[in-house]
Amino acid sequence: MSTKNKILDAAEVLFSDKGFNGTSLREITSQAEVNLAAVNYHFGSKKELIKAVMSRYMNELSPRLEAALGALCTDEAKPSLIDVFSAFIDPLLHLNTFKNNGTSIFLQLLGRGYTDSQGFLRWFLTTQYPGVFTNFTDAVHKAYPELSAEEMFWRLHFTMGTIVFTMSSSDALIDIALNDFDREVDIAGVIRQVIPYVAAGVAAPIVR
Amino acid sequence: MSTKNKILDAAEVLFSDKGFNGTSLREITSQAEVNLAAVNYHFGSKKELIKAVMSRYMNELSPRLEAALGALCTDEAKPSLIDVFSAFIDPLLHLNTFKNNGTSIFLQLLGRGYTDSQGFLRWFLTTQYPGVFTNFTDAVHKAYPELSAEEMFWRLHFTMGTIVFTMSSSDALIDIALNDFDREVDIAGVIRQVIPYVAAGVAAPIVR
DNA sequence: AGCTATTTTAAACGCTTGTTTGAATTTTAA
DNA sequence: TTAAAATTCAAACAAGCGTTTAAAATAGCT
Repeated sequence: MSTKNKILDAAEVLFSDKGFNGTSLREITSQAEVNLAAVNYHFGSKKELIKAVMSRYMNELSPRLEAALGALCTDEAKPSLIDVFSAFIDPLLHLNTFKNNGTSIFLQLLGRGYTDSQGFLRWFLTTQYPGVFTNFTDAVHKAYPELSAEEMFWRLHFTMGTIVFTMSSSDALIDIALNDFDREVDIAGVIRQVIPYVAAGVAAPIVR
Repeated sequence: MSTKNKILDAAEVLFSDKGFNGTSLREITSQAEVNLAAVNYHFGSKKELIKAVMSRYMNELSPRLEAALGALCTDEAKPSLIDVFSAFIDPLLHLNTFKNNGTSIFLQLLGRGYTDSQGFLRWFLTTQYPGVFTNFTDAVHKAYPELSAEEMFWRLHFTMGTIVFTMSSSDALIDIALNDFDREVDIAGVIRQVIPYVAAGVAAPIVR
């Protein structure tokens, strides 16, 4: 295993757990059992390491996600919003085969990145992976054409918030669910629960 | 204006903007134009300052919120979920008269606290202000009794996520809305948009 | 006014942060 | 085998952090 990958593996777990600001390079390098200076040698800076961690997942996710959403757009049949959001399931769960707990780690990283570091990650994702976003909004528009661009903007950001926030605190929530309801829940279970919620939210009647 | 309040006023704005971890005591005290040591003199520690900032808002908000939600529970009429979530509007907007931009600042603080500092704020709120939570779940249960405790747990946390996440990035979102749609949106406008969304989400058909 | 208690102040503390350095080591290739 | 390139390493760097200290200033009270 290369030093670079040892760093990435340690970093993504710590980042997802304690946030980007909350994780020091010393924690990462001692967890990875490499020298402290290795981060700056291989990545240049902490910020570039964060980008590298996110890119490793996004490069795995974005083509599958883009394809799944694109298929909904090119189909002649009109998809339901449940269809649109369900298109996320397979690409997201595929991250589990790519890496242990990959889905959970990635979604938590996404949550961290959106609240840490003042919108830097939002910029990074929208500029580096624009295809995912356009395919997504196109699919939603096809499923619910009455929704104006502005209303869609808000509802998609509400949805993003639901997902990202839930996932960034999913470990705590899964623990509570286990204690209070004796129910073993995994990340796939949470995804199954959240899809009807966000689909109904986006499909809510328009208020004017 | 007392030193204590000068610190609280400066702290809440900086905290809401850059998070708790992301704001240093030196930024706060220089913004407040008081001596650095004043924070530790008046509040004891940074953590206690955070609690004080949140308490100032919660003490203003929680009695009104508890009353509004309690009224829904004691009414003989069955409330709709829109009613339940609309009960938040007046108490939240009242924070604007209590402090300039109070609503927005408070909701952003809430968002920061939920993702910063590993669940400390969640503990603080649920233990210090339990009445709000029980009245809220009671009202939701009355509006949608078919929802099991476990489903309600998840959907309420999804809702919390929607609100908290949206508000913690509301400044950025409001900017985008202004640029892309030439639409002036304020925090009340965002609240108006989000209520149908979360109400529909919680009311989503049950999947089993 | 004079004494006490409260508050403010500048300076320093010990610690952690991301980053840099230059020498030692390992790897690569001829 | 040897020289060059790439990597690792311990050590130090400057800067920022929350907190503490002890003296100076202010306020409140008799």
